[in-house]
Amino acid sequence: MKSAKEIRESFTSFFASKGHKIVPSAPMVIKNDPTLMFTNAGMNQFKDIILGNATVVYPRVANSQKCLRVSGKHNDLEEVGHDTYHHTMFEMLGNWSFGDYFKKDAIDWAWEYLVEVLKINPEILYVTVFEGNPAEGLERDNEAAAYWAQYLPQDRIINGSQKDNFWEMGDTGPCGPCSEIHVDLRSAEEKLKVPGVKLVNESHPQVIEIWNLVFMQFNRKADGSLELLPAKHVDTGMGFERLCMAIQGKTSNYDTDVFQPIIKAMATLAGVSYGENNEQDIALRVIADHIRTIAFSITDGQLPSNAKAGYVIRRILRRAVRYGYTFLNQRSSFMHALLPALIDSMGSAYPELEAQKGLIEKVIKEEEESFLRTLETGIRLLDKVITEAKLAGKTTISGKDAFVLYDTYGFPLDLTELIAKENNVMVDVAEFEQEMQKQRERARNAASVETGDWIVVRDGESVFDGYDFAEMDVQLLRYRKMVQKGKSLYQLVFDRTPFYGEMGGQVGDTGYILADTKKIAIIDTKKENGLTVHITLELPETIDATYTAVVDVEKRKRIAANHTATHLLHEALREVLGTHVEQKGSFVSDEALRFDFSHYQKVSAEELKTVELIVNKKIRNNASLQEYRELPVDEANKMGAMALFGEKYGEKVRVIQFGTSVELCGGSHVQSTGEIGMIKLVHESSVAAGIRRIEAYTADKAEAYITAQLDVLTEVKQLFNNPTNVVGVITKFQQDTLQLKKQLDGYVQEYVKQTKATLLTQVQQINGVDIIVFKSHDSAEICKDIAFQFKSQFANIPFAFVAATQNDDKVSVSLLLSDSLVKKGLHASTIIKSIASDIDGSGGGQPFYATAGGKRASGIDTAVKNIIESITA
RNA sequence: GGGGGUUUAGCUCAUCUGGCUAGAGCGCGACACUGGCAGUGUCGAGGUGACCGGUUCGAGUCCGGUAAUCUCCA
Repeated sequence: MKSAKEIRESFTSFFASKGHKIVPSAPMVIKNDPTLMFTNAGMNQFKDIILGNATVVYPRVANSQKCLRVSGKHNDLEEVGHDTYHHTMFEMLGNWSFGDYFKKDAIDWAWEYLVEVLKINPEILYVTVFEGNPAEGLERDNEAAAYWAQYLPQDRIINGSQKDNFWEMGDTGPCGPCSEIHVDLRSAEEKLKVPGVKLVNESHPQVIEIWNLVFMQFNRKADGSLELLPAKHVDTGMGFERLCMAIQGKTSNYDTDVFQPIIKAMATLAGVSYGENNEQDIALRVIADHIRTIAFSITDGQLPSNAKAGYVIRRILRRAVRYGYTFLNQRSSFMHALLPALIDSMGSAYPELEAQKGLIEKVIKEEEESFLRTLETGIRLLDKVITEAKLAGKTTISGKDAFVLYDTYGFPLDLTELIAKENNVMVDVAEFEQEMQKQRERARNAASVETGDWIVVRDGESVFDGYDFAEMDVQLLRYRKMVQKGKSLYQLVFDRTPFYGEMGGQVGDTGYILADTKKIAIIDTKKENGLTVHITLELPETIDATYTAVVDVEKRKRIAANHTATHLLHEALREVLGTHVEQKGSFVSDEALRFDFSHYQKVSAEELKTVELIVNKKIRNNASLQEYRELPVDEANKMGAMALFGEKYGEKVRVIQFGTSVELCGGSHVQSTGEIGMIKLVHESSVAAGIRRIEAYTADKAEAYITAQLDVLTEVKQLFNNPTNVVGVITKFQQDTLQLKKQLDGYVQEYVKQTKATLLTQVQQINGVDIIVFKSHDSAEICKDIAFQFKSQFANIPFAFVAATQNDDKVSVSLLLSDSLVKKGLHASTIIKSIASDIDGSGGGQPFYATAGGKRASGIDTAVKNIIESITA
């Protein structure tokens, strides 16, 4: 029996023998395409070629591509584990022709590979072809059908609908008929009962599509019409896990050697056996699937986080933990322990797993533990909700409560339901769904961006020339209008441009274009599917004129200084901390630079100083830029260039060298390191488990930063009369202050004691109530202090304390009544409110103690008199 | 990008609609009890209530802003 590894290799070597260039899998996480977060099909990395934005390097290409379908159009996440064939991450085997061979070779080779190489019995294969659509003027794909007829009888060539057999990249763009190969894996007995031809495309788990051959021959225009493409392409994709299932004679993808080692490891860990209990099996499948996704995402540089792609990864990890928690009774972290099993089964095809093992384990463990804490908090809150519901005599907890738990505390609905059930209460799921819907609408409304059609002014390719020029004459190729939150923006594409589009962590250039005599500001530049898109607030008046495009050179220089400094920093970090330091992300703007890298602990102050010292030394060495454009990848590797994650397949790369620092990089750099002036590291922090972040300034920003810091120090020193040892002086000040505070506190207490003694000699007895009146300029705090001491002293006798204090033009009157008086029905707050007008103020408080504040000091005596009357009346 | 939550003692968290001088448990210190340990008891230290501003007689509590962090949606 062929192993998964052998099957993968047989595919690539077969297509290599047919003249295909075998390329590596692109990363699963996509950085420069706003429409897509993850690679969801093998063709993603060739999108630029298919859209005509890039030139064809190899007309025939094949590979095995890691794909993820967890968001957007293809979202299989909730299915995964419940059946035997859905996955979040899967491998797609594919071969491509870019304007080279078309239907005949694609069909012949697909057949040859399946039947001759893999020895699949041709009797169990079925194919589908596009049936045509007269409304679109499309005929049945008789061409493909004729080629299939060489191998298959007519009754196993099935017509398919436009939905199943006409592939479109999006609303507009390349499209065409496709032809799928299906395989019937059922037993002979089953086949007798129902013929396979009836089950094709009917979601039968054993009669499945394994290979889709797409023939791109049309271009869908914005008005919905189709035109023939000048260069036709072939794009094929075969699900690797399904193929393994077919070849290895299994009935489930999870029974192949792709997943079994992981399932076995998890089963052992949980003390269960796969295949004995349906719920446990689902959990085991979920975990086996998700650990692959998470581990590969991390190697591709995507860590779990609370936004965007990172958030998707976090959610997947949590889904796995949840299943383990509920069905396999896992109460502590377990996912990280499966990594060795994963490496066993996939490490040889994907060596990056082994290379980054430590990091992956650490990140996963940390995430798991944090989620288990979330669960604990959720359980506590839910207990409260359930108890309250029961006390109120309800048998259902509201969907709103369940939603708050989910939305605010991240506590999953299914766990809420489970725990509720254990407590004999129900959850109003319909209401939960309503709340969820509201949330979705809020987000959708906020994110709504209206994008107009591209309006093509002239044909041509867009060329980036910004490495050599900051200014040049350009012509408009196409433009479109966008409306975002009521603001209109325009996106312009030129035939050539000096503007750098945001990419690889470097922000886009700004500047302007000169149209006739009018300057139009370019407020940002972005990269979209390989095109440099310029963003403006208005359109030039004459669309077909020639403009002068001018980049803001000062800003560009600052960006370049920061970018080059980032390279030097990367190298210095590796020198100081070790070669496990690898870039995990970077952000370079004209303001500052930010560099994320793998490292297992906080970088000490000492290490940071050393790193800064080394970088500054490199800057002063003034190494000049050596730039190699269009360097073949293997030569770049020979130079020791540090390849970063996110590198897309491309035969020619750009290498940037400054002295010993060599990196693959498409960004802007200084001519020699001296231009950077200096670097100042200003912040070191953690972004995730095992990842540290350093923020730094260069050039004039660094100077300004240091100057500002020194200014503060100077100011501080002046405040202390320029001592030689400021720190010592301040420390002493702090100690003194603390001591003085205590001392003052003592004096206040002493004052309170004496004042109390004096006041006790002034007790007036009116109508059986002991009353003390205290007029002073003391603080409200002291009055309160005295009042509360009297309170405990005279709790059981009729007693009242009236304090009036005056500070500047503010007056405050407070009244304390003993418990005994309160019991009689007197209310301090009512009394104080009634006299507040005497001092032009207002007030309130509790029954036994209340205060009023005002501005008329002359009213104090009246106020006191009125209070006494109210008490003694 | 948009919503919601959180931020109070070293740690985990209370303090209902503004008003008992901001509390509890754990931890910490001292002392006492027990033959020792484990332990128990008593007393105590420890707080700019994230930060800035506002409303109010009075703000941890209300309002505005900032920051950090968690979480959901896209």
